[in-house]
Amino acid sequence: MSGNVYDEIKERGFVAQVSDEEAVRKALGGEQITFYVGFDSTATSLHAGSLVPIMAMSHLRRAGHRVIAVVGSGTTMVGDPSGKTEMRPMLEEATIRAQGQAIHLQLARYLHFDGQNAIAVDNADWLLPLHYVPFLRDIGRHFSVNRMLAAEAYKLRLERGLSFIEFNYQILQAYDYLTLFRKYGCSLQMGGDDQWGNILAGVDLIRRVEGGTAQALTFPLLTTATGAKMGKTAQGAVWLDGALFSPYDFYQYWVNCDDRDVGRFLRLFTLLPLDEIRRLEALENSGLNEAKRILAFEATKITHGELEAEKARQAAAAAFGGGPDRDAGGGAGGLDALPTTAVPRSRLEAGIAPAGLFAEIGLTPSRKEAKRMIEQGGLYVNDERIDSVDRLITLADLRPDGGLLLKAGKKKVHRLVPA
RNA sequence: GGGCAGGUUCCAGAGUGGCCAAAUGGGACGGGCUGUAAACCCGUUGCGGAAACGCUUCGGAGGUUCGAAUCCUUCCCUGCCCA
Repeated sequence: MSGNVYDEIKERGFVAQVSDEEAVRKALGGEQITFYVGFDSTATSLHAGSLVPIMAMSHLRRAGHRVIAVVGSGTTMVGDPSGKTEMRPMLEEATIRAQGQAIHLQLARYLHFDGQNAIAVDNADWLLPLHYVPFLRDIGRHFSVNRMLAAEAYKLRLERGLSFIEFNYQILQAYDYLTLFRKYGCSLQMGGDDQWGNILAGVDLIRRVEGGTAQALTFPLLTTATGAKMGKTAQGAVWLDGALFSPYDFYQYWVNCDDRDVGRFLRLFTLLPLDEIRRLEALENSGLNEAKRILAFEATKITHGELEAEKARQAAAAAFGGGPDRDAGGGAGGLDALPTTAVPRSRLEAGIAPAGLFAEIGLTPSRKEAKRMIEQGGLYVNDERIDSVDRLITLADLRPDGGLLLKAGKKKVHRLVPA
């Protein structure tokens, strides 16, 4: 890929703010530089929102720059108040450590840490051993409380309450940057736009303490066209861990995105050439579904691998009527990717009442909800609407492929097979 | 540490002894229309039950009462003002 990688990421929509655009562009267009992005250990998995920094990192890495992924177990013990309405619950150290470990492994799948050009570190290593008073004297004195209080990121919290521990978060993150600057010559920190203030605090600290120049770059905070936070669904986060959020669901998440988001998402979450993306986003009406399938396939491929992406694609085709794989004899491979439950053959012989079954396999949260949905015409067996709570599911419902499909609404599908 | 105001169902926010599983709005979910989209329209939105009805819920624990989200005691938490 010729050209400046800065232009590439900018054109793809990764850039929200930059400290010194000309300087950053020049640096990224030249010899190898070292940059870092931090990930807090607040869960055992990252979610779709974290794909923005991950994709940005891999663009820079492929352009030859050195990446440091910082797992923030140390900062997570403090908790970042930036832009948040209220304090996060405090987590136990052991929990944070375990989560940090999991996140490290997850990042490794995208970044292939080699200790040379892709490095993973945990800020707990240098934050936890700090001594309070020396730290205050060396680092704390460089921070102006007045300025911190004026920061936009704290505005909400100054209205609703901000504890001292959280107020320290920015100082620790700034110290992270300083540490990496000293140890690795790291001269660029990237992060979500809510991190702008924290990153600049680090830039400032480096200048004050080391007289060095470092840069800041933030990514836009994504919301979907409908205003929801990127990577969240009503059911919860879109986890990158396939055990928490299956590749099939992951694929579906992208297929179901809003029309208006397709182009933006293709740029951010796939590696397709921009020409191709422009062609896809220009498709109109139902043609956009094709673009969404490509988006879903590419994004799933990056996170779960080509094999899983292919299975998810086939499963989706099989689950949604009209697809060419629907009744194709060899399509069973796709069906396997659907969430599946095995029930004893004897139960099917006796006939299973639908409300209990849907609740049992988790397609509905409770029997009550299942019944409500039956009343509203929202539950289906093999695309046939269940019109009564007395309509039993039996062996007669099995399809040639040996299983049957249960649907709650038009989109939630579950496969049932006899055992 | 003192004074004041608060902690209600996913969220916001009503409710101040029975008519409260709890108004209203948002969100979410289902249906209709579509393109596995948006917008819009209709419906649903604690659990169990076919229903009658039963059970669990209004920060925690006790208490008063035939009956408590509502009253009392105490504890925990949050905000504001004072120190």
